[in-house]
Amino acid sequence: MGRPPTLSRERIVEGAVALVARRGAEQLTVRALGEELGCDPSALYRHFRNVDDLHRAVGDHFLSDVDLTPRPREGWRATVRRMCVELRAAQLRQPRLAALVHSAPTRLGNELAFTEALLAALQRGGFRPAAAVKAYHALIELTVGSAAIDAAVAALPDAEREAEYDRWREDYAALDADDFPSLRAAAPHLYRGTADERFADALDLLLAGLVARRKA
Amino acid sequence: MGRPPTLSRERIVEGAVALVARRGAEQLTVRALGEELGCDPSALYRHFRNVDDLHRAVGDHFLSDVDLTPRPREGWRATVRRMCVELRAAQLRQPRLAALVHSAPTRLGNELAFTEALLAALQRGGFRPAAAVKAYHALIELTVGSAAIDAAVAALPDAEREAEYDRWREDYAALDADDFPSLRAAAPHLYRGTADERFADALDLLLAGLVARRKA
DNA sequence: CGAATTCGTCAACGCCGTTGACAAACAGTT
DNA sequence: AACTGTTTGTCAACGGCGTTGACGAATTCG
Repeated sequence: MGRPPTLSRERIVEGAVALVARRGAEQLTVRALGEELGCDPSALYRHFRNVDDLHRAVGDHFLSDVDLTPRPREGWRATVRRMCVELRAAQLRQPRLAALVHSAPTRLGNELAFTEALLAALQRGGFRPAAAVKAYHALIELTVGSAAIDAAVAALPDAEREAEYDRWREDYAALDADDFPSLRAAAPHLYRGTADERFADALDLLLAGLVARRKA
Repeated sequence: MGRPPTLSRERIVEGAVALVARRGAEQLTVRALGEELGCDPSALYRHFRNVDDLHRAVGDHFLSDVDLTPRPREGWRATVRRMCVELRAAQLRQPRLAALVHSAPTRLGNELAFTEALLAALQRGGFRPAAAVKAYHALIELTVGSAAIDAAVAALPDAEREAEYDRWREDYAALDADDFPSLRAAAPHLYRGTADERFADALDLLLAGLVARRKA
């Protein structure tokens, strides 16, 4: 009984997604969301404890983009790699939101499904539960951490981002060669290519380590 | 000429460090810092463009804790490992600050010194500049990312943090065994031990991958 | 001595998350 | 049909935040 609800958690999350898509994640405020939904901002507090609670729900919603269904001829390693790449992409899709989500597992639907799928792939790869969990933690720290780091620059338009990288390289290249010999030598290679490529490199290194360890 | 300054970037950063040490990083606001320094909050804007600029400076200051001097009998791998562990520890020392710093390299004094030392260690390990940079990016993404993830929980008192981990494990353990078989089996191992240990595990995996790749 | 410049102070703006009192809209009971 | 209780959105307000522009005090230069 009671007054019939015009809002719901689902409707609110949908509105938040639309808002993020249109105006960017940093514009996802209680007031803006109220306007988006055509209701008073304080109405949201009937459905969420606070903004953190809301952010977790929105973050979890974006996770639904990750494809968890195992592919036919895909080995465990390829599955793990693909899942991590997609997880990172999903997080980067709403950059500043990721920063709020990554601090603690949401333990909501999509995240649970992801975790289950990743652990299953690892166990398929021959890791026993304890080792699989270690691998899981390592993969998540790298993936989510990488997304957190790249979030800010990923939000920039392509041209601006490249300009930003150029600026960093210039700063490094302008250093005194006596004080910073290694850095000067490395300067032209720093921040080359896309952040996606850098992450993929790091992920492959970690996977190589996993395989090496598993055999030992 | 002009009115003699009572403030300076250094003095402000010192005040910020004291404030973070005493009241926690989330209390580092322009107003609180003004009170700490006994001046009007708006005075800070004579020395920093905005809070982001201030946060970067404070973040860089904390980096001075990292010991960069190479130890006598230390192999490159041990050096890299130790530097990454110390970098993460330094970032975790002021948790919420890390979240603001990690998005872009500050390219300030301490960070430059760190980068130089890490690249030097890698080159000592036989990595040529391009490969060393790849390794550097991978290590930084893992280390800084890990710090970003663990920052929120690291800020909690020990007892609360353990309670939080317990709560997560309970949530996972309470899942339906048919829908989440792997997760249920893994539940008792998840978030066991300290975040430091989990990071060290991940770092070792990455280093193992680096060594494996270097030989190939 | 004035002029120019630096820099801290003051008051204000607009934003944020959040709360408590209130009113509208329903269901169940009598 | 009237009363009661509950749910749910509205409204106004609070205290916090970063930031800005006008102002005055303190200094150096011509």
